[in-house]
Amino acid sequence: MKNLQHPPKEDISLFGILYALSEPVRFSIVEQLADGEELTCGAFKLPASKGKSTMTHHFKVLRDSGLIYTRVEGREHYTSLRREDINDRFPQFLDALLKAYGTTAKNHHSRAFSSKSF
Amino acid sequence: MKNLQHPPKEDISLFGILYALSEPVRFSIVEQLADGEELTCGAFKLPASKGKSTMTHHFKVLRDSGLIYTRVEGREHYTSLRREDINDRFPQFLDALLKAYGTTAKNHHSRAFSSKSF
DNA sequence: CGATTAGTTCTATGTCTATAGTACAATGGC
DNA sequence: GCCATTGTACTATAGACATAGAACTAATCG
Repeated sequence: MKNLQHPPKEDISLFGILYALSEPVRFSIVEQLADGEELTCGAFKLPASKGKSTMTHHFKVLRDSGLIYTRVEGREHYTSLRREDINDRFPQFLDALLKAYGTTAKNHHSRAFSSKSF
Repeated sequence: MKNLQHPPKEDISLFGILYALSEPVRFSIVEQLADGEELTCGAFKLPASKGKSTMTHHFKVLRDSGLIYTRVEGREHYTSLRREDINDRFPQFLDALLKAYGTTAKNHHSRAFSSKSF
């Protein structure tokens, strides 16, 4: 039984977000969702070295922090960024963060991670 | 022998910063430095419940992440925010973060933490 | 000098976390 | 119906982290 819960907007904590994003793989997931696209887990560019259950864990941390929304359709899970909710609670923060990272680390990890379905 | 090292600006990592700030006590330290003031450890408003060595640990995490600079004068340690270095590497990020938090959590922890020298 | 103050260093401990292996469930294609 | 696909759930484990007690250092004060 899938148990995908999302915290209500009011419960989103800045500390939870900071923690969730302090892990490079998780940050990369959020970054790849930044353009508003919805992606299935397999569509992410992620380190091939990580196992399935590890990635499930990372998605759960992101979900619990309120950063992402997961929608089940068929056997696939579509993940998107809860940008509006985050912006509502912490105006400008997410944009500034993604922009700040973009200016220093552009292309770094998109090359480091190979595309592998898990 | 005091061993207070600061990473050069180029080595400051966004992930390190995010991690360091994901802990409420550490976030509070940075917030109290936001106005540019230099504070001794005892001058911070922090939870009275924390021991001396715990706080030393938190200051070290912040120092290692590149967020704060510690200057020794006499028997006191003056701590300040490395705002310019952070801004250079991650433009707008720190300001957006502090502002984002300020809009939602103003006064929350400044009351929760009592002033206690440690 | 002796005592106090400010803060570090060392060591220990319980808890949390990233990782992964295996089993499981639900869907879709043949 | 059978099998591959797409993940989750459960369980385990090694390492990291927050917390703190105790000893220690360096500086200041009386």
